Amino acid sequence: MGSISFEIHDHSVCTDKTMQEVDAYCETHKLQFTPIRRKVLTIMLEEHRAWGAYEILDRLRSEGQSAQPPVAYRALEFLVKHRFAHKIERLNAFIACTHPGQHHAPAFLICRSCEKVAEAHTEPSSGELGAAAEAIGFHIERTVIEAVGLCATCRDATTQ
Amino acid sequence: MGSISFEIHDHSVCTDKTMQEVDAYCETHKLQFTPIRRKVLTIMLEEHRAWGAYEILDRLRSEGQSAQPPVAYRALEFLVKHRFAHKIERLNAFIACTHPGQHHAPAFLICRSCEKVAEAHTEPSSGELGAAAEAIGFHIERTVIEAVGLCATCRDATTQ
DNA sequence: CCAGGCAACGTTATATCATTACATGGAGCG
DNA sequence: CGCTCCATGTAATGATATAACGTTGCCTGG
Repeated sequence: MGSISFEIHDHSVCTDKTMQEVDAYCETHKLQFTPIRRKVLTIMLEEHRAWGAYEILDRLRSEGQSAQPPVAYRALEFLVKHRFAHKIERLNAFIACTHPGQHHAPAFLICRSCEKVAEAHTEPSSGELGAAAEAIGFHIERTVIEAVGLCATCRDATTQ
Repeated sequence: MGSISFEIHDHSVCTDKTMQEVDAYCETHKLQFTPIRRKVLTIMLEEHRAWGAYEILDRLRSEGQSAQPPVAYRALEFLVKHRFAHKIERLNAFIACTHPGQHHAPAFLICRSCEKVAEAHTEPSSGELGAAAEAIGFHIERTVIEAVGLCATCRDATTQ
C-alpha cells in the first residue's frame, strides 16, 4: 500500500532505491537516462507530492540548467512514457513513481491539506470500472484513478 | 449503465429529460438557473462528449452572447457545483451530467476515437480505491475515475 | 420609498499549463 | 568523412484558467 507517503520515514531509501531501479531499467532497455532526465527525476523524488512543470523548470534554472518549457516537458514525457513518473490529471502536475519498471495501473490518494500523494494500485479490468466497460464492450487502454481528500495525519490535526 | 452515449438513440429525449430535471431541481433548491447557465448546459447537451471552456465560449459568441472567459467558467462552476455537469480532468473539458440531481461518484469511459464519453457509476467507498484509502486512514472527499480507450463501435470499425 | 446587501454578469488583464517549430550538437555507423 | 538519429537550446505561441474590479438588478428591512 502507498501509505508511506503520508508517514514519517527514511526518505533517502525511497530516493536511492528508485534511482537504482531506474538506472537498471534504462540499462536493460537501452534507454538514455541523460543528465536532464536524471535531474528532473531527482527533483521530483525530493517529496512525495506532485510537481508542476514550471516548478521543476524553476528548480532546473536555480541549478544553472538552461530551461525553457520544452526542457521540462520533454524530460517529463520520457519519464511518464517509461513509467518512472506519472501525471496527476487533477493537479496538472507530475509525481515520481514509487516502484518504476513494473507495468501497472496506478491510483492516487491526494491529500488536499499537506499535498502529499500516495500511489496505490488497481486491477483495471476488475472492479466496477472494468465491469462497466465490459458490459458495453468498451476497451480500456488507460485509467485515471485519483482520490482527493485528507490523509490520516491531516485529518487528526483538524479534529485535534 | 452509460452505454447509451456510444449508441444511436433519440437524443432529444436525453436533452429534454435533463433540462426538465435541472429545472425541477433548481426550483426545489432555490437555485438561479439563469439564461447563461441554461445556454451553456444546452450547448453541452448537444452531444455526449466533453466540451472545452473556450469551445463553449465560441458557441456563446456565435449566439450573440457577450463572452469573455469568466462567463463560461462561472456558468461551468455553477453547473459542476450542483452536479449538472462534470469536469473530465483528463481532457480539461466539461460534460453534461446524464442524471442530474442525484448525488453520485461518477466514472467516465472516454473513447479516444469518436470522443464520446459515457458516464458510469462507482461506489467510492467500496472497490479497490476505497479499500486502499481505508487501510491507511485516508478520507476520500472526491474521486476522479476516468478510462480512455475505444468504444465498441470504434473498435469494430478498426478491426473491420 | 430607499438604503444596504447580495448574487449574477461585463470586462480587462494576467496567470498557469503546454506545444510548435526550427536550429544545434554529439554519438554511432557504413 | 558523411549520414542518420536522438537529445537539447531557444523563440514564439497556443490553450486553459483566474484575479480583480465595476455594474446591474433584485430582495428586504427600516
